[in-house]
Formats: sequence, C-alpha cells, structure tokens
Amino acid sequence: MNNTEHKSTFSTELLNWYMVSKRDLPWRRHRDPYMIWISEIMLQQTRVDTVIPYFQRFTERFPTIQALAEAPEEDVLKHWEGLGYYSRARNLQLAARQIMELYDGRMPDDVEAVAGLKGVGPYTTGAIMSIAFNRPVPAVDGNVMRVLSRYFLIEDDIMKQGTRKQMEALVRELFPEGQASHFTQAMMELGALVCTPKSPHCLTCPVMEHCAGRLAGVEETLPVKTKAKPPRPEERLVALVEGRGSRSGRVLVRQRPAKGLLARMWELPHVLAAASAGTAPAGDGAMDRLAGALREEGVGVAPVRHLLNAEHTFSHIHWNLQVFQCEEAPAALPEPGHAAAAAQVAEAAAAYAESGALDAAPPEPVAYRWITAADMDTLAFPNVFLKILRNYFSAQDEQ
DNA sequence: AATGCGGGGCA
DNA sequence: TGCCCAGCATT
Repeated sequence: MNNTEHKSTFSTELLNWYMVSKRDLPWRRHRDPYMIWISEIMLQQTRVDTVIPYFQRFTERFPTIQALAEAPEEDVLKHWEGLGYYSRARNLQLAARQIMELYDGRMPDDVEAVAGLKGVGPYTTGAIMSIAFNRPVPAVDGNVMRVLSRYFLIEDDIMKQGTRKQMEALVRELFPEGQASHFTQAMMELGALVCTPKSPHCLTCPVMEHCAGRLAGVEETLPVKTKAKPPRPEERLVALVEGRGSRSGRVLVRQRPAKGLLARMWELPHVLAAASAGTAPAGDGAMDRLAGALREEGVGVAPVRHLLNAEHTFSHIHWNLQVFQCEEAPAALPEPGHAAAAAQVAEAAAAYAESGALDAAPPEPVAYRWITAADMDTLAFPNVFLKILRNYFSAQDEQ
C-alpha cells in the first residue's frame, strides 16, 4: 500500500467509526457556530465531563453572541468560576463584542476573520472553520497530535512550534472530500476515547491495522514531549477576617487586579510568607507577619488562631496556604473613600481612558468588601477560596 | 522561543 | 499522593 492509499484508508476507517461511535454531546446537538465556539474555548485544557455543566449554564444565560457581548463582565466570570484559565472568559466576551461591531453579530465564515478574534488561536480557528462551517482547515490539538504521532510514527517533539505546523500539513492531506466537520471531530473523539495518553485501547481502535506506532510497539512512548518545569512553591498566609458589630457574620474579601494571575477574581486577603515551602514562619511569627503585611496595605487585622491549611496548584506556582482566623482591627479597616482604595480607583480609571474601548473593560476598582454567604452567588472565586468560604459559612450556619 | 495562566483525572 | 494533560497571549 502506497502512502496516498495509506492516508485515504486512515481517513475512511476513522470516519466510519466516528459515525457509529460518536458521543451525544450538548454542542453536537446544533450547528450554531456560536455553540461550537463556546464549547471549543471551554474544551481548551479542560475535559468533556467537566465542560458539560458549564456549557449548559453558560449558553442558557448567554444564548447568543449579542447576549454575551452585552452582559456585565462579572456575570461572565461568575459563569466561568471553577473552570480555570479565566482570561478565556474575558477574551470570549471581547470577541463577542468584536463580532457585534465587525460582523453584524454573526460568526464569520472566513479563516482570517475567525483567527483575528480575541482568544482564538490556530487550533480554535481550525475547530470553528471545520466543525461549524465544514471547511478543510486543520484543528491540531493535543488529541490530534497524539493520534497522528502514533499512527504515522512521528517522533518530533510536540512541544515544538514546527511540529504542529507539520501536523497541520498532514491533516490537510487527510481531509475526506466534503467531510471536514465530521473528520475533525473524529480525530478528537479517537484521541479522547481510544488513543488515550496512557494505555491506549489499540484492540478496539478502528485504525489499528496500519498504525505504525503500534506495529513498531512504541505507541506508549508517543508522542515525544519535553516535560514542563515543576511549579515553584510559594508559602502564603491567609486572613479570614470576621466582621464585628454591624458587620457581624460577614467576612472580608478583596478583588484581584485586572491583569495577571486570577485576574479580577475575588479572594481572601493573603500575603507572601516566604519564597519557598517549609521556610514560612509558624504560629505567632506567622500571625505577626500577616497582620504587619496587611497593615502596610491599609488593612488592619488581628489574627486570633490558625484555622486550617490549604493547597492550590497552578501550572507554574504551587501555593501552600496557612489560613488564620482574624478579628477586625477597627483603626485601619478599608472603607469607601479610604485613601488606598481611592488611589486604586483613580489608577484603573486612567488605564481605561488610555486604552481603546474594545480592548478594555469598564474600570473596576481593586477593592475590599465585607460579604455574606449570599454574596458567594454573585462574586467569582478561585476554587481554593470557594471551598474555604463555603466551609466557613456552612459551619456558621450550624451555630 | 520562552513564559504566564487553572483545575481535574488517574494509577 | 504524585504525575499527566497542553491552547493562547504576551514578551
């Protein structure tokens, strides 16, 4: 069998398998390019089972591009809470506004236009063009690279930029005439269900017969991939500040800056204790440091006791969190009109004025706030703080 | 080309 | 519990 026949066989067998094996997923129930787009952004770095409930809630709340474009950003972030990589949510809304302004509110059936949308890179461009518009534009993600590297025994490092380009060229040769949509989804489906990262299910694979990786016995060692650096440890001290008097039953939280890690998410106040794990001060030393560091930021707290420890891993940082129950220190609590808060508002407003309207969100001050359990329904928290706060409020309920 | 950016699943 | 998964933006 020559090379062309080999490729044709792969595509035909894979497509036939997909037609009878494909899963019934929410975004496969319609051909609305908006739904395809939302699902593809959510599916970046995220598994299907995790995405499904988010997709349902998100598309129910924002059923159209216009609805998404016109929603408050905080609402969009709240519907992304727990999914991670929160810039995806922000870029999604920016792109929706792009589509409203440039393409009359409809996803353009055009490669260059799609590729120009915020948060849409080479992979998502291919996914939208092929899945939604049935155009033969390659959508090469980790699944596709795994499948192709095994079937065609490609030993290039998939972390290299050039390898993805090579795979895209290969996919262009593999597209069956008029079947781009099914074929793109078929490769993803095979990667997700059969050609899995560890212990692939070769015996049930529709293309096992001519899989070069399996025939050579190296399917387990493909794809070749350089390892990522381990996350650097960070020791942090966290204040769970309980309100007094009129603020009784409330907890002090703050919103993170608009850029960087967990942008615009809410969290418990915390400070860096030490650059590496295991060297953080303990007990009274930690409580003194926490109170001192927060006071420098204009927040007066009095740590009472150590409550619990928690961990949170990002791809590049590992947080070890020591959470301390604190009382408010009346002298220096953040109030509306507080000097530091006012300066932050002014700074955000200035940044907004300098930037184009399309790129910038409305000025949202980085602010402190006293919240109740009910506020948890509207503010978006990273998972680690979500768990701590839910735990805390439910314990308060029992008293 | 290298780095920043979450969270969950599995052995 | 430790390891694996890996798109897009920015610089």
